[in-house]
Amino acid sequence: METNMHTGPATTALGETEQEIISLMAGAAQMLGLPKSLGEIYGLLYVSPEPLCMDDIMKRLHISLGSASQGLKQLRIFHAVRTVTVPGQRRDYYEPETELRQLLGNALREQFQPRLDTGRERLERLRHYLKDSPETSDHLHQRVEKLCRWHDNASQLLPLLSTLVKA
Amino acid sequence: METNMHTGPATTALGETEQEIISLMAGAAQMLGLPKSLGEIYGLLYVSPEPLCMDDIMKRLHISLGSASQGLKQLRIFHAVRTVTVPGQRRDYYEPETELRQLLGNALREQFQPRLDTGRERLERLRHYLKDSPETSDHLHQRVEKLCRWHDNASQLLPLLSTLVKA
DNA sequence: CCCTTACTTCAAATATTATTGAAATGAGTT
DNA sequence: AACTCATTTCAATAATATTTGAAGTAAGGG
Repeated sequence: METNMHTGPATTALGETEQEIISLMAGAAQMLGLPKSLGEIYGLLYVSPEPLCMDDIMKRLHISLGSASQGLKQLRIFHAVRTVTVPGQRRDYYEPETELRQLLGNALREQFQPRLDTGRERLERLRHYLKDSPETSDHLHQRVEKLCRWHDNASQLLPLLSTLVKA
Repeated sequence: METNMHTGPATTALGETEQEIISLMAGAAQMLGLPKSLGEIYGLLYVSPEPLCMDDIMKRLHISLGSASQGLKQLRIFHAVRTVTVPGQRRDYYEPETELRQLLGNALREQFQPRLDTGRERLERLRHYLKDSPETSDHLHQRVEKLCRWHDNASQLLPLLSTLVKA
């Protein structure tokens, strides 16, 4: 029976170019407020010519089992990686989603939409509460109204953004 | 001579509505990867019917002198607050920028543009380096090209976004 | 000039977040 | 069912980021 060892590019050390791309991805992740390691994992998958398993990721990035697992979990939630099954192999292999429009659309949906939704609820409640609160100052009323308009604008922006990137 | 005490709304305790708005702003700040206290300071200025000075901010938000100073510094960098001088008063007073289009435009310019710029430099260097590197795999070449296209798209998106919010 | 007040800076303390590794879980295989 | 290997989870640890308060700087007023 064949051994468990991996052959091919997955075992060769990372070249300068690969490292630079991984570092760029890590930076991009931090720019979006995500953990650096997320970006690194994504970057490694991005430069790899073939899908990698968790073990590859741990070894080549020098991160722990737990980090690799949790990082991949997050990336799956964002749909930034896909799980692929290699015939005759028990492990899961991962490959990156490389379409910017997909990545951006998913990120907006998963990361921003939920927060906007809870924001909406809180604003609604506030508005309702203020309805029969004549003692509240005009100024405050106006600011709440303005906030609601902010929220509406922001809410419209997300789907618009998705559309734009697709065009 | 008049005492240094502040009169009017700046000395009354924060009401429920004010607190809720401040909390919403804190959440929004965190959504954008900014410190919570930044959002709170902005929120306090947002609900205040008149400009506030650092001392007001410290006392009403229960934060230290240093935090107030640094928070305001950041907010000034983002152009999210303006300094106003009150005649006959030595202190600086602050009022919020409440136009979403301004806020968003400034944030994009101050927060994202610089990072995109350094990203561009690194990508250019990478591309140049790969030019006379025939030993680099086709796959890697393609990925670098794709990254450059990502970057171009992202770069075009920022000014587009500013335009959109204004419309 | 010196004093006072307003603000800034920065090193230390605190709080928050990410990472680790070991134990629990799940999923095939014999 | 018991065994093995792959993955997940989670409490402890490590790393980061934020907050504080005291010392330093600046600037107006006497």
